[in-house]
Amino acid sequence: MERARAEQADTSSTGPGQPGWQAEKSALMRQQILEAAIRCFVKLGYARTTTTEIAQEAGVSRGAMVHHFSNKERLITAAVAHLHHRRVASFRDAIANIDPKTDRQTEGIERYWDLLSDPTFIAFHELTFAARTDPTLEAIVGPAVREFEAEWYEQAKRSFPEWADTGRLFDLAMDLTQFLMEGMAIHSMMDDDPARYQRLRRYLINRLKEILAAADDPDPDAAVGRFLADDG
Amino acid sequence: MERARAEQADTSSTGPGQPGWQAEKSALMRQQILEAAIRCFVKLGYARTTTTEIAQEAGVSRGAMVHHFSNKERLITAAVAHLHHRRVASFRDAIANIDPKTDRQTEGIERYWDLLSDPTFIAFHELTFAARTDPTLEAIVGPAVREFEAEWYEQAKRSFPEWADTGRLFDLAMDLTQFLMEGMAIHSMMDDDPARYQRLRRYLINRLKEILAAADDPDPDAAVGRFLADDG
DNA sequence: AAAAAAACAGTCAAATATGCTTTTTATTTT
DNA sequence: AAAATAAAAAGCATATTTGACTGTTTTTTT
Repeated sequence: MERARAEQADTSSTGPGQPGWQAEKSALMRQQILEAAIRCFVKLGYARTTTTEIAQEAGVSRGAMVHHFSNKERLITAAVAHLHHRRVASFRDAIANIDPKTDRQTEGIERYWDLLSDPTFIAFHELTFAARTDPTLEAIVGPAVREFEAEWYEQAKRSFPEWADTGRLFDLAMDLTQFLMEGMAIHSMMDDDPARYQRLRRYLINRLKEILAAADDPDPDAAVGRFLADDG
Repeated sequence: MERARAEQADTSSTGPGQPGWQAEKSALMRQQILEAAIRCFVKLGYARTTTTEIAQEAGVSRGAMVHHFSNKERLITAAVAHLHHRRVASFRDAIANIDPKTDRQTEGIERYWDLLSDPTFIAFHELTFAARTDPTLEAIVGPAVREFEAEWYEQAKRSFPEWADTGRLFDLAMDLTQFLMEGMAIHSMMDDDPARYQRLRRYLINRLKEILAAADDPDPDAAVGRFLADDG
């Protein structure tokens, strides 16, 4: 009767014969399968990721996998949730652990650039893009995308307190960073020219510092206006 | 064998009976099929675009289509070529016909933004992205991508002669524009907030003018250095 | 130790997508 | 007008993918 007791699988010192051992093994297998699914997204793209392929990649039989995830949609849903958590965690980790002795703006940009070329992020981008023409997938991925974006914004605010009360200047800086970095990341997947992207990251960092400096302006609205001037 | 009976009822200048009419009709049908394929890329994505779907979208029978494109690869190849030509043409058209009386930088950015949300460009981006994990498609799409990028660069140089001899400043401006605009375009597909993107385009235009102004600097290398400064 | 439950593996059938072949219809040439 | 050629439609064969079914082993409970 007992449904999988995954929540009490914390005792890693358990071995065969111990109660709860099976549940732990089961949770481990779920993990293995989900990570295999993510590898498949990166390697084959979402559309060509079949359940058979995932099972093979995970090194388990198809039937075994079906036991854990009764159909494809549930597997994909679980994989998206898993991926989302990993993405949020690695982002927090990277940004929160910036060495205070270094130039923190530069470090922030460089660490985020590293993340953008990480399989975790590539897989997520693959899913986001596939969701454009797949309403079912959109319903699964959409919320995670929005959640990450909010997290991104909050984490940046927390880790860069010097930006705290810059209002519209902060939004401008965030949007500039996000869109430019994403545009670069996507392009860099198909074009191997690291110097080109490094140069542009330097440029971005200088722009961010420029925007931050403007926050000390007596009239912040005027400062925003200067960046967005409408005349020649 | 049924004998064909000539029907003499219709003798308009482009109608049946004229030599070469069939060839013309054939070319027209090829066009129809290719455009249907492009619509399918936008609507369904590359992966879920089947030959059956294209035939249906074009309003022709599958057999008829097979007559024109004997297999899927040839159809895709032809569609990519068709799309590439249309993309180059509409880009040239948009940039070359900028009203000299307006602020030309602003016009250039706004026209390019319009193009990025055009189905032609969405379809091409769809193919480019799908090519990441599909070597066969990459072999077809890759050359077109590179050709367009070169065309983009050349056309910008031709239409904005004021940028002519700015060297590395020009490259910086082009990269900034390309990556930021693409990042924005991709994001805007899933997030409906026009004001956000307009604001950032304004910011971009001001940055471009700033870079252009730096070209008048007596020492251009110093000007580049100012934008890419490595220190705080 | 025996029974019950869970985990796992292998196989199969339905659905779908693709490429090929055959048949029918229309157009051009002789 | 008849023969030759081109175009269009329809149907068939093959391969892939998915979801479901059946049987076997392992683990847990009584």
